[in-house]
Amino acid sequence: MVRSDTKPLTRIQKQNISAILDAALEVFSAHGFRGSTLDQIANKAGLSKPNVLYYFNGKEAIHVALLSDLLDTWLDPLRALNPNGNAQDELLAYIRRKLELSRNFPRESRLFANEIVQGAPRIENFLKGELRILVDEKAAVIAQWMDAGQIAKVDPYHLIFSIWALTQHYSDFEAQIRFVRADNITDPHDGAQSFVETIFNKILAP
Amino acid sequence: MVRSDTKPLTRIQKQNISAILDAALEVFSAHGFRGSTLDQIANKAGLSKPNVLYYFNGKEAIHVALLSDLLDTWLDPLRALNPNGNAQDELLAYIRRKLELSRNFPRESRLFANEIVQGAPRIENFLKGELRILVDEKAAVIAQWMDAGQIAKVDPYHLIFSIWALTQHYSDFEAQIRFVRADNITDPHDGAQSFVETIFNKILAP
DNA sequence: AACACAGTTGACCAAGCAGTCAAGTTTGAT
DNA sequence: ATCAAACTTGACTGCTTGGTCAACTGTGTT
Repeated sequence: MVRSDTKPLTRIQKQNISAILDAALEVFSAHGFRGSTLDQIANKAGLSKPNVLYYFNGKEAIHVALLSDLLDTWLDPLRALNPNGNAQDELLAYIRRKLELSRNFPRESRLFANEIVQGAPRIENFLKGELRILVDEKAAVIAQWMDAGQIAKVDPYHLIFSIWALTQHYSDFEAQIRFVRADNITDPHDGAQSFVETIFNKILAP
Repeated sequence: MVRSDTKPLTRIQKQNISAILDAALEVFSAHGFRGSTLDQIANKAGLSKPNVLYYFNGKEAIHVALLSDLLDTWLDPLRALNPNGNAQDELLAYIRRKLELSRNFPRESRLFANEIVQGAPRIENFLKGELRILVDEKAAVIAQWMDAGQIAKVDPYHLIFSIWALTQHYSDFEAQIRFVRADNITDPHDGAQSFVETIFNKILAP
């Protein structure tokens, strides 16, 4: 396997590794870890199976690589919540960032969703560690905003959960929305943006 | 395989079929269809693998049986929405029924979520058929309530989606909530009930 | 041109898995 | 007690799949 810890990657390495990761994201997010095969990934990446294994130590290693990439950026929107900003503006901006992420990276979102629905065995440490620390910190910020009367008082944790639920629903459960609204002309994501902003305006109004 | 279309089931049949379905629900909801094995199911049911296959035509047949049972009851809460009732009361009662379902039947909820996240290949017809008809019907009812000024005007479809998202989040993404709130004393479902009711009161207030 | 190393793959292996079957045991109606 | 049908299972089969390996080809540096 290509060892990334020592020397810079060659042109071919960069190209193939990214082809593999992209193919794997496609496959894993659509079928889950166990539902995906190396052949599917190799096929989609345009490589042979042994060649895929030349770049990654195994199926699990590909999955881990994808998840680490993902988790790293998944926190950004919440991290950007500025304690010194205006409460309502900050929260709505957070919601907008989350919606955009879910709209622009539905495969990543579903990869994550697959993990969580099945009990998050592979990302337990991330959830209990980094994520939890960040959520605690931001929940405290939100609670302060509430105490200061800037926004309505609700449980800050449940508020965060509800933002996650509503924003990710449109990518994670896209199939359901698509089939239920088969004929509808407008992209469900468009409606989502204005709907979600509207209801959070109501929820947060002091 | 036991043929259910002709004669009543024996005591042993009833008992074993229900043991198999319960075990399968446990396994499928935790690992997805492809992630589950007949051995796991047989084991959990306390039967041998061939014996499981004596009662069901195959892995797929068990899964189908579970889903049909599930889909049948999944529509009930929405179906019970009474067009002649008070808008706010009816919608809050619907939300409460959904929350209860998600709290009392988390495995069923996750089984469903697993299907949807992976593109709903096995329940496409249900979504495009029964569910869609029911949703269209109830969305029209909600739109009438809005026109009559009983509740605030928002997109009825997105309103329904948001109810689904928020109520199912607590069972489908339970792992995330559990790990993020590791030390918290209160059952997240308790907080959920009052939180979700509060925010929908705000959303629906005319 | 030559050479070392990067990249590639067909053929293969072992494990896991859904599903079969023939031969057994249990159940319950008479 | 008898017997047919219901129930059960150890041993097996064939296929899928993750992973290996030895041999081959391509690349770029001198």
